[in-house]
Amino acid sequence: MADLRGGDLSRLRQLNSLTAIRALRRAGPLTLSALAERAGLSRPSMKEVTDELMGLGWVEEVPPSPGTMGRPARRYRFRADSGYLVGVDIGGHNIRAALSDLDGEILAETRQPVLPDAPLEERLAAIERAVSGCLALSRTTVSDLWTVAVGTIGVIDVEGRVIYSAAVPAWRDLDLAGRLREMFPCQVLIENDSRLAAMAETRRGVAQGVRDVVFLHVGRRMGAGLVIDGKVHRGFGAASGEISMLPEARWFDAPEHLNTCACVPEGVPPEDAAGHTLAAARNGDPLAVEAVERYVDDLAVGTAAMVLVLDPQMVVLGGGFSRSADVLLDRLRERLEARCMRMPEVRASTLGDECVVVGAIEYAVEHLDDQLFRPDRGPLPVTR
Amino acid sequence: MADLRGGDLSRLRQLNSLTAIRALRRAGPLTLSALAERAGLSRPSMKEVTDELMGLGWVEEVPPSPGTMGRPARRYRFRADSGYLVGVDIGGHNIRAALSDLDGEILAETRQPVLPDAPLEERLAAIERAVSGCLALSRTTVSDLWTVAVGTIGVIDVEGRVIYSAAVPAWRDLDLAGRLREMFPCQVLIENDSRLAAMAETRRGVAQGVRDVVFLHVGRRMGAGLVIDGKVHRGFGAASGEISMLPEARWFDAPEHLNTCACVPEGVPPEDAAGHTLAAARNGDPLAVEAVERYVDDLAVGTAAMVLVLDPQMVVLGGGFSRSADVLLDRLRERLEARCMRMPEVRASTLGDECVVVGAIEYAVEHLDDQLFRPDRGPLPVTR
DNA sequence: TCGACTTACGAAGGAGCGCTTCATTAGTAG
DNA sequence: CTACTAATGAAGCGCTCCTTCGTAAGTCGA
Repeated sequence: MADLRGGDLSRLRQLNSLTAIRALRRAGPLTLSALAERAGLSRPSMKEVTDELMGLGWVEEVPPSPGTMGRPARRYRFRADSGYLVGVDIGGHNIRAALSDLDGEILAETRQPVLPDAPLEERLAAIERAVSGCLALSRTTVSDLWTVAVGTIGVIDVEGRVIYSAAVPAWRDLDLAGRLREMFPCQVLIENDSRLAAMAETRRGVAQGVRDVVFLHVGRRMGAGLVIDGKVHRGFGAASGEISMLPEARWFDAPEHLNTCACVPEGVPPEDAAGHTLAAARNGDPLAVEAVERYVDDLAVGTAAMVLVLDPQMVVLGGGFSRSADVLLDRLRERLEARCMRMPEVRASTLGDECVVVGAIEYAVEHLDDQLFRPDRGPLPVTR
Repeated sequence: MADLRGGDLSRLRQLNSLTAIRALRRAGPLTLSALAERAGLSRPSMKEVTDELMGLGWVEEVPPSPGTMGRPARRYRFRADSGYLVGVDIGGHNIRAALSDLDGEILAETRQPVLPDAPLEERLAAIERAVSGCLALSRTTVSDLWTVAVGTIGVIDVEGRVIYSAAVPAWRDLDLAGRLREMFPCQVLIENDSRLAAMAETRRGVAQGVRDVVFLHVGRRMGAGLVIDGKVHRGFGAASGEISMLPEARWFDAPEHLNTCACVPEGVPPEDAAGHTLAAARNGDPLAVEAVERYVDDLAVGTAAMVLVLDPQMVVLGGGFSRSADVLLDRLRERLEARCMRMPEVRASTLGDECVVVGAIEYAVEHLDDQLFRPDRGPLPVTR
């Protein structure tokens, strides 16, 4: 439950230091007075706090803002550049990476194409290239990294081992965390990509401020990620959101309706078929429209199951097919309305392809916060 | 997200007071030294804390335990009797009530039978009788009550209004919270009964210490309650767990297999038919066994949906039919195994009919804790 | 250019809280 | 009755935050 430790005076100071850091991270550079007011402390006390934080390297002074009345106030800012975070999206066809500062501000992004059936080592090499690219772009080195957060398809257990991956054969049974830890001498976090995408939408996307979200990954494969009470929900064995495994939920084969539509011309490679069908449906092709209807029919069953179980505030449609949200959204709403007890909002992702990378960065930021703001840690660590 | 308030010296004291109360609630009477050690404070400091708490009426001294070496130590205990909590289970056929002290220790219980189609006022009168009975048994008065927590069938919105209730027609559209607040001059909480049952199992039943639990109410009606990350999950519109609304989940009509079994003799009232079938299956009646198999087949589909969505550590089987858990459990496990990605533990409820009442009490206790231990409250209130 | 005004800074003094230390007290064991 | 044990209570210290007040560094208007 909660901790049973009482507090020392130093604990109080620590609390106030953390409050100051939080306020600075949230509101950018602040004067001492503003900071003190936000934190509910007196100015002299806050001065001591900031002095200490500056000594530790967490905070630094910036030039006062000119043009104000009265004596210019000192301003302080959180040193978000005292460390860097990397988010990686390991997809079937692309490996994306982004590098951010400690506030999650993205400073560089790269993409490495990779074949779905590429052997393991090639895939790992591509990850390294993607991250190196980010480091080069932002003129940082691997030793500046505090955390690398990775989102990947498949089910990953608590220790970072891949348990199941339908899309990427080479991934199976891999000790992904172990391999990445060899590659990067810092904290390595691994999470399912749909869950990270869900997180991204609640922090920077269409679901900002929403506490309970179901994220649907609609694309050539189906997936779901849950945010419950503002936190990513993994499940006891890190296998939450795998509703597509249930035949009755009709998710697993749903994309086939789009892939096998008669409206797709000869010679179109199979991986582009669904896109063709969706485009044709937008233009009113009756065959395509019918295929889309069947697809959404199936999609709605599994989605309704999740909505009925969780009663989320919002359902977010993401993944490759969400580019055709205009074709899908209203139909999905209609089908869900018939099945749900309380209809949630249904929206399309606003982050698109960036979803997972952004989610990985947010995940790393959150992890850092948890480390920082855990009540049971000792004195605040010195940066570097 | 989190609060941005810094702390005062008094805040520290408050923190330590709460820590002391917590420790005393958890571990019963404690000496000053023991208390200080648990809380990580020095003895003199803890002395001041307890002095203050005694002044406020939260804590009292008890006689020292004899037979110890050295000077006898003063002992303190949390005054769990400075207020009382009531939990009510409003079922179709019975209204149960229990009265507990602030630690959730149950001091009195009553039961009032009521007909499922009884008019509204009669039902409300039965609630009042059930609670009055508890008060009389424990020699307390309604003014000693701090909280009344109620569990009821149906979907109840955030304001305590009944939105949907298949089993109790008179319940529909009722402002239950309003009516109960007229009845009891204290805090009134309302929650769905399956959710309270789920909570009860995680606190005092078979799922103690488990953070993610799916509770199945199996009986003449089907229901589910979720505990996620140790907390009851209501959902945005308080409609979580309503998977039985989805035809594909095959829950809604599942009990019919048991009700309409040819093994049930003529003249058995319809509400006892399922019980007969389950008993016959236990004795090996092939018709009954077949009915049970079909029942569990259906039950497993909706259950698998919840398990795949949430990946809980445990599934608890409760409700009326769980008395026949021996007949159901292994079959359910077998069917689930085939459908789930990661198989959760599947157990029978250990609290039986008490489930909801106990859950209501636990809910009231938890609510009290939240009030007490919220970081943003002023000085600790004086009891009475 | 100078004085009035505004806002922030910095030092001083005070109160609250928790810590350590130590002589004292109230029991048990032999 | 004495030795031992463990808790008590009082005294003194250090840390953190508070309030107060004189001083400093800007802008604004004459």
